[in-house]
Amino acid sequence: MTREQDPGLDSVDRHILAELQADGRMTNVELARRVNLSAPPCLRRVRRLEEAGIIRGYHADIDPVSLGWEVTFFALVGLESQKQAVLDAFEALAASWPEVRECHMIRGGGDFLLRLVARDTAHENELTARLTNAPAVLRVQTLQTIRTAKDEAGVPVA
Amino acid sequence: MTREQDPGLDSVDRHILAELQADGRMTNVELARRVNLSAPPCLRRVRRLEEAGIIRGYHADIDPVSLGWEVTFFALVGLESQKQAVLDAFEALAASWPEVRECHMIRGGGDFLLRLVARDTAHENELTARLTNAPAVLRVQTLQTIRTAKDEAGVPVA
DNA sequence: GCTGAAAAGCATCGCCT
DNA sequence: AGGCGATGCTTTTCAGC
Repeated sequence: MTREQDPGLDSVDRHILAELQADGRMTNVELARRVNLSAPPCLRRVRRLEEAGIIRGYHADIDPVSLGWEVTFFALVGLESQKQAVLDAFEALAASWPEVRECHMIRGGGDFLLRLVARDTAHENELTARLTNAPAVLRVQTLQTIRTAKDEAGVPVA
Repeated sequence: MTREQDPGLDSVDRHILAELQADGRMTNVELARRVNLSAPPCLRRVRRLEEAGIIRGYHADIDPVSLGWEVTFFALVGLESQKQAVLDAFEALAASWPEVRECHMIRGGGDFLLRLVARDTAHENELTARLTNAPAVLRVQTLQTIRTAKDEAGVPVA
């Protein structure tokens, strides 16, 4: 299902998206008030945005530390081959680990950028070692986050 | 406000967190049904999790391409100094750009990992050039995402 | 800390503009 | 397309266990 730049996104739709990106649990009545609409057309627009796949879902944003995930880090992983089967196998492996939260293939061939969480430094080391020893992995560079200056969910709705 | 591993997080709380992480717009009665509680105590638990800062918010997950953000990329930026003032200035600059969605300081000194969105490749090049020419920037390595195998909001709630 | 009832507020539908 | 009014749920509070 390809969508591309829907032209049918007017300024009210963008306003709705901005509000729901900022507070996804807002009631429809409150949302309608903010975008200067009455509740029924507002709800119809939200449903349309959901059905079009523009709104992909709603998620609570949970503090990792509260759940015992003290360390967040990135890993830049280089594979020894760019064969599709090798790339697919690495992706499948990475996706199967709950500690891997994101797995992005990087342009240039055979590299992946992962975002991971770990319970502590020992766990982080263990995960790094597991990555290093995974099939077809040539090198692993860990990028440990020590401070996050900005972490905005989503995209600018300008 | 430090919280660390709240011991006061029982299995029902974790179940609530997992459900709201998966669907942040679920009604409270549906949530209560899923965690085998009646609505009022379920709502009290949610409020407590919000007030404790364990639930930091709720966000609609919006498809970037639908809003015209065709390119998502990361940038690994190296600065020529590790002085606090230089780091702070770079962070403030990065945080002020709407296209910069995340800005993480990396352990090891003077490096930042950014996540950015761009309207197209030309815009990406322009952003990269702006980074390269920013004060104190020594080098910029762009990591362009060509495929995302996994992109889970948040953390494992195991 | 839970349950159950009750009041207020919300989502959602059909119809009208 | 947006608004209005009606209906059935949901949310939220408050007693009582």
